[in-house]
Amino acid sequence: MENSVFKALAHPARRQLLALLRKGPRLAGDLAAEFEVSWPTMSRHLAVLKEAELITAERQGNQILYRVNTSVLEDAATALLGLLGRDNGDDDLKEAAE
Amino acid sequence: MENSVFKALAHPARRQLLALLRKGPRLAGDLAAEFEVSWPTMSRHLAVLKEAELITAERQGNQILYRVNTSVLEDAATALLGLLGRDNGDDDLKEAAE
DNA sequence: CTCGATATTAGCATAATTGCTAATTAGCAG
DNA sequence: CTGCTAATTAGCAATTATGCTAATATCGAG
Repeated sequence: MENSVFKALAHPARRQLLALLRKGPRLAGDLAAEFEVSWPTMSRHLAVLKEAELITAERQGNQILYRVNTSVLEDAATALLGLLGRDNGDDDLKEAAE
Repeated sequence: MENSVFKALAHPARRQLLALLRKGPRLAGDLAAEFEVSWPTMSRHLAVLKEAELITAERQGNQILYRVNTSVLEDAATALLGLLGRDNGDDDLKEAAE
């Protein structure tokens, strides 16, 4: 659902998490090490992002690899642009918004 | 702050409010009439949006006219696109963000 | 000033979020 | 199997968000 996406984006730590993952997939422990919060707290933030399908998880033996789900993030950005009356595309002025 | 913007966007009623305002400025009572929530509840949602500077308020005699603050909404959308690695600029991975 | 309409603020109850420590699961090595 | 590491889940306390009704402000008209 779209609502869970925006709710997931509401927390700064989770946006920061996405910013890190943007540069490439990373292990959960690796991510936790970058933040000051405790491991379980990080785990929960990851769970919220996963719930919103903003990220995906993949087991790699003992550890878990996370990566961004680009399309969902794109959809969110597009939704915001839609609130503006524009679209993700370029310049099109066919907005008969009345 | 950017955080308050995403927090404001986290509630579906507030996004819906923005969607209505996108089509043009509207009076508070006009907006309240469109929703099922009580008037004070609507007022609070408007206050949250105003706090995040996503909307502006202007007195018109007895009533209050609200309108979208386009630039702040644009900034939020841009921030999301930035999380994708492709914003208005181009793609580069040499972010020395460490 | 008083009245009626418009809108916000106060106060309260309920639900959701956040973040911690402790306990638990999952996988690998021996 | 036992031990070890990686990660999540359980349980708890504190904070914040949501939404209601009642009280309050603000404005225009009489």
